[in-house]
Amino acid sequence: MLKMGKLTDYATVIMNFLAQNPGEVHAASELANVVGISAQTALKVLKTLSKAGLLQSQRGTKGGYQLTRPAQQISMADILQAMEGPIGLTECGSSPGACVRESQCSVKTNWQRISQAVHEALAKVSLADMAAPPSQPIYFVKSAPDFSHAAVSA
Amino acid sequence: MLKMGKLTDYATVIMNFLAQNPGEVHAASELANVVGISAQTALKVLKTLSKAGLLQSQRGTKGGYQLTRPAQQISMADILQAMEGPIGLTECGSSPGACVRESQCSVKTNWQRISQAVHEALAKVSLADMAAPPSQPIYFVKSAPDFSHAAVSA
DNA sequence: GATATATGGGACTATAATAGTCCACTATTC
DNA sequence: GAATAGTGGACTATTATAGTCCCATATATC
Repeated sequence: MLKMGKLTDYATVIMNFLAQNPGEVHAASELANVVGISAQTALKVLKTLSKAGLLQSQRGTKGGYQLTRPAQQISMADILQAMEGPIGLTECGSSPGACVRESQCSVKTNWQRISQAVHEALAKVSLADMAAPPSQPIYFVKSAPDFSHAAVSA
Repeated sequence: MLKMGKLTDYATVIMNFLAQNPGEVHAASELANVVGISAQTALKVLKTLSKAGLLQSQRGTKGGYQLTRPAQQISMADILQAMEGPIGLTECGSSPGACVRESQCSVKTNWQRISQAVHEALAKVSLADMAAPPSQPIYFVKSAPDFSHAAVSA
């Protein structure tokens, strides 16, 4: 499935919510309600995003979180990377030395390039894009993309 | 890390090997040696690839596996999909109905489109491309891609 | 300045997904 | 018909993830 973790999923929803309420500070418990998870779990996500520099935190009463920069300047790649580390489909793609057969592996370089392509696809989409309804194709504009089959029943 | 499973990794190496020896039938035990895994595990991968229609199997003595079609006609997306099911970064992207909050989720459609973009990035690369040394950028040709930082030390 | 509120950092545990192994069966070649 | 090699399914071990808990620190209000 090539799926990301649940926590990353929560992170995107939280970030999306904060993007829609710019300048406001929201407590972890409130954000937990938005996503529908426990405050503890939300906190875990928020700490990670905060450490990565995507969120600014304020402690004490009336504390909470807000985006460090405008939603236009935060990409999905930023969020994914913050939550799951460097993007790479294979070990050798993101952490050199992890694979014993690295030197004799003919596909390594190509995997790195594919990972790079995936990274760029994610980097192209900003938080602001996510919050807004889709108006234009994200990708492959010149090859007349067909997203019709992506519109699964809600 | 957004990484694929180990078995998928094995699968790509096996497919790559078979692509470099077209028309030949190779036994599971031999392929296991190529990858450096046990015959049992190789068999598991091979069964999956065979079921998905990417490999043709031959039973009995002198049996083994070979590609069902030319390497040019097999994409990385095919292999990934065979091993891990439909490509989708989120649950809602690949299996509608999995998420309770699906109807009220503002980011769903965009995730589906991102997943689609990732899928297309993988679909663009064929087995033949993987086997060959990289000569041209996979992606983003019009924005002068820079893969120099992808060339990590070996 | 005491108290309530809220984040920071880390460790721990439960759960789920994955990887790896095993067994009985079927097909094919010599 | 004996040896070889794939098929299908189930089982187990391992690993990664998700979720929870504890104590420390910061800040606003009374």
